Amino acid sequence: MGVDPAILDQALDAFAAFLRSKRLKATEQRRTLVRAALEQPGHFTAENLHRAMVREGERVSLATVYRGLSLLEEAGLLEGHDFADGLRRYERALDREHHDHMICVDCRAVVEFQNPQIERLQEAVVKEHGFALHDHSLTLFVTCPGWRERKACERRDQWTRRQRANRR
Amino acid sequence: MGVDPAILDQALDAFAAFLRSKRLKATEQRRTLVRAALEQPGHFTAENLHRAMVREGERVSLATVYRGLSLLEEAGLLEGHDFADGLRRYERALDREHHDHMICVDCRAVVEFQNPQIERLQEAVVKEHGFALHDHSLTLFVTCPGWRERKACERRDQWTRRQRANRR
DNA sequence: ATATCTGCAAATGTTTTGCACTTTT
DNA sequence: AAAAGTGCAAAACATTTGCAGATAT
Repeated sequence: MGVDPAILDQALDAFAAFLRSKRLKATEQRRTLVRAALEQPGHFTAENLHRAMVREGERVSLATVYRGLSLLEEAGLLEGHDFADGLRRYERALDREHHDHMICVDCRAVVEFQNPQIERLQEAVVKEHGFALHDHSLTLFVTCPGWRERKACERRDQWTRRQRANRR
Repeated sequence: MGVDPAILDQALDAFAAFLRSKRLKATEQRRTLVRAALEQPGHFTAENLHRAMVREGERVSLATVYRGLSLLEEAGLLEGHDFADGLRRYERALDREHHDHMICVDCRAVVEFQNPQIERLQEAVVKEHGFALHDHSLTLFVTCPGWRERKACERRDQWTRRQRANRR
């Protein structure tokens, strides 16, 4: 459990600079939030993060986590995604290359991929229309072989259980 | 005002067949919903549609519109999108070719585009990973020239007003 | 007759906010 | 001291649901 200390320092510094530039305050909760967010593996929601922090004994409210996540995203430390299930998800962005996502409609596994050709074509499309590309969101909804061939996928049970407990 | 009558008939028939196949009932509200949905220009939300129907004197509840939209999507008459602003949007799908979207982050204008090369590359990526492509969502967030050059865009006022009145 | 629908109001689940109190600057 | 942040509980928001009466098969 732990992030590369160099990355963490870089992140804390970058965030401190961001806060200074906006005349916002460097509070204990915000520093803690940076650390906790970087420790999250893969994609996480506000509640995931809050739970993880509470589990580790931090005293932060969910409201502060929400407010902090917006800030971390604005500062470029995190990237936010909308996977069309009603929950906003975040992932570390600082030391990671850009990528898009494939997500299995059955087991909800998320796989990252990069495709420079697609990126280039997106630029071309935008330019053709006289616009400027600001950002993009590409998600491929797929079915994984586990589910197709064996009607079984370890991840699915976990997911459907979560779905039932916490559906929208 | 008014859809091509041939398209409307085709849609009503297709929907009737869909309902029959699922042993669901062909109610007046559902038929009305098909007509109203096809009349909507571009992308619309559940509330847009409900308002339009009420304006035209129909007596439908918002709940029924929500239930109906799911059905229309399942039947393939409509396509649903998540443009990451917290509202689900729909558009006519029956007589329209597949396309993706470019949306201006300032004025919220939506422009459709098609790019067969991107589609092909998506297939390739998925195949490489041993998955099967089920569906995809590609949205390019752009800035339009109107806003960039003149800091003005007719559409923007409309949008920001809506934002304030109806924000999430 | 029976299964499904509808409208309504209430519930849901995520995210945001107002406010009184703390903490940074 | 002033400005901004925090936790809490309450609000906001889009969407879903339980139920009782209405409608389609």
